[in-house]
Amino acid sequence: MLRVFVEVARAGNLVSAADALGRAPSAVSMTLKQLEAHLGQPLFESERKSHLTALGAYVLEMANRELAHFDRTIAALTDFAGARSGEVRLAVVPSFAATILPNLVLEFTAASPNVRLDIHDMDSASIRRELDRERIDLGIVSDARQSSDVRLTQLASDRFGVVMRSDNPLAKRKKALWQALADVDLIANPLCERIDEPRLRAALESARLRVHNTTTLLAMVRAGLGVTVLPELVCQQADAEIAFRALDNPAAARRIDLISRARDTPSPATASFAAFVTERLAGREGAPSEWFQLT
Amino acid sequence: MLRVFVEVARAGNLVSAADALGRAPSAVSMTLKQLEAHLGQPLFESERKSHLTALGAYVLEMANRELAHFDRTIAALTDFAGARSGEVRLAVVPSFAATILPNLVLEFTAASPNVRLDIHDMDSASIRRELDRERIDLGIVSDARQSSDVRLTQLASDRFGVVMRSDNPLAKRKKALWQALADVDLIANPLCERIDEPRLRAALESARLRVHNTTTLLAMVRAGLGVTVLPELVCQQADAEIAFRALDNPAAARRIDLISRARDTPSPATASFAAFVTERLAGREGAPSEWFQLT
DNA sequence: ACTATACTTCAGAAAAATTGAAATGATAAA
DNA sequence: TTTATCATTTCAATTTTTCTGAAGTATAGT
Repeated sequence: MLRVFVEVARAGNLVSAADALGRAPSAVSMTLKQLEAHLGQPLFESERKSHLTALGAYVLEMANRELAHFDRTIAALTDFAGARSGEVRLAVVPSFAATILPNLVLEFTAASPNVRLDIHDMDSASIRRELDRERIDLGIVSDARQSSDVRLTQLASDRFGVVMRSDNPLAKRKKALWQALADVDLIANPLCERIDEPRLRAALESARLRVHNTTTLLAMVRAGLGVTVLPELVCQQADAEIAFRALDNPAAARRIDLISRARDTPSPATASFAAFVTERLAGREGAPSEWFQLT
Repeated sequence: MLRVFVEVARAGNLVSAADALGRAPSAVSMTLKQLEAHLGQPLFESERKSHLTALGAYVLEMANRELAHFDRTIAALTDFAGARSGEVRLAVVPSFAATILPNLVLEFTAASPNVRLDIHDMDSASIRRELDRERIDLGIVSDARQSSDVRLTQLASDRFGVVMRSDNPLAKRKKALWQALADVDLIANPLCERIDEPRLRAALESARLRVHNTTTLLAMVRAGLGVTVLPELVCQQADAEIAFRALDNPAAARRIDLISRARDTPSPATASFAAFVTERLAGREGAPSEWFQLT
């Protein structure tokens, strides 16, 4: 009703207003009559629909405001629903956050400029906790455990390999890397200790150094204190002085998973980001060295 | 649609929401489904309509705001149309403004507390000018000329009479007041000069004093410098020291008229005030001494 | 697994909006 | 002034939308 009135007031006559509204003049006339009946007063001075009454002027002003407000609300609603706006709270393990995430974010924000991404980086356990507490919407973790509380999608598998200084003889060796671990100074770290391989276990037993922080660990390697075993992604952060040789036969890898709360439906923006990340990364597990070279 | 959704979200289930909305549950279900189809996303977690999705929570918040805004707009519109709000710009001749108007305004504002009255007092010519310039909506003037530009309603007729000090012998005289004017010191004033009566004209010819301002004029009379001829209303402002005796045979009176622009429809508030004033005063022209004693 | 409750679906019914034709009314030209 | 033209309204019929009641399906609690 208000829309019809506003258009008639704008057009100054009923016929062109009806045309603009895509209705027959009689429909517009009746709607207008109805609005006047509701208000109990005429909106126009004469039958020819130029010249508003005082009431008409007032209603026009209010209706314009109201329609603008309404349209803005509906736009906000459909934007949110269409994941064109909203907020995604995301927590990511540092290795992923430093290597693959930036390009993903770049691409996503270009496509969805009104979606806010709130990114934290923390270890997998913290991410899981924050997810449960509903402080984040989405997590990217390594080796998440299946649970009824989380929805889980594998994004990639991240090969373990030997990490050494470039000038280390091992760097040229192609085969029997597992065996070689027995003959080097191995620096232990929490990430590699989850690998269930006897030769690595044995080597770790005799390791004299154990370092938690990745940056420190790589510094140790760079200083020539020994070699270590890490996922490829973690090494990506290092410079050319550091060499990585993937362990094979058997191959060892950790999974990188996207997790969200299974209980509730994610917001459209969250679902959209999750779908984007999954589509970009899933199904490339065998080739990590490919998928982290995102354009 | 939004109203239906908000009610379901509030009620937490579809059946009681349908009850509150006065619809069958199936109608509510379909409307809700329709809204979800528009948004392309579900609004509730499960089929049982408690627990909103992230989208649902967002829509609820926006819809609540929107509906409140809309309802306020409609209320403002109907209030304005029903003359329960709005503004009336009113200009009134001083004598009326000082005597009758206050009680009228008191009563009107009690009944319509949200109508703003913007009252100016000025002489009839200025009122007419301000009305033409659309700076006022309504005027109360004396002896307005009929014109196609103004709508005119006579509110009252204001008898002319002789104004003198209470101790003046004329104050006791009941008859032949016209003749008596020849034997007194008459102070001329613009108001009485419009009366077309030979005896008054003659008396005015020989008047030695002519005073424009009413307050000054009455001060002169109070000081005993003479008597004058004024409309009864003007005298009302004076104290007990001043006596008024209406002139009779022939009676002389000025009209008090309510005027508005004939061209445009007044705002509902203006129409309402005009109707109120007219109803309160019109049809009492013969008895001014009654009608200005409003309760 | 059962039962009660809540919701959905469906087809028909009711209500509302829309249309086109004809009538009315107002403005401008003759 | 009359006439002509154009805009608007009215009316009945039609289309579209919304609503209802019955039957069906799913869910939560027992």
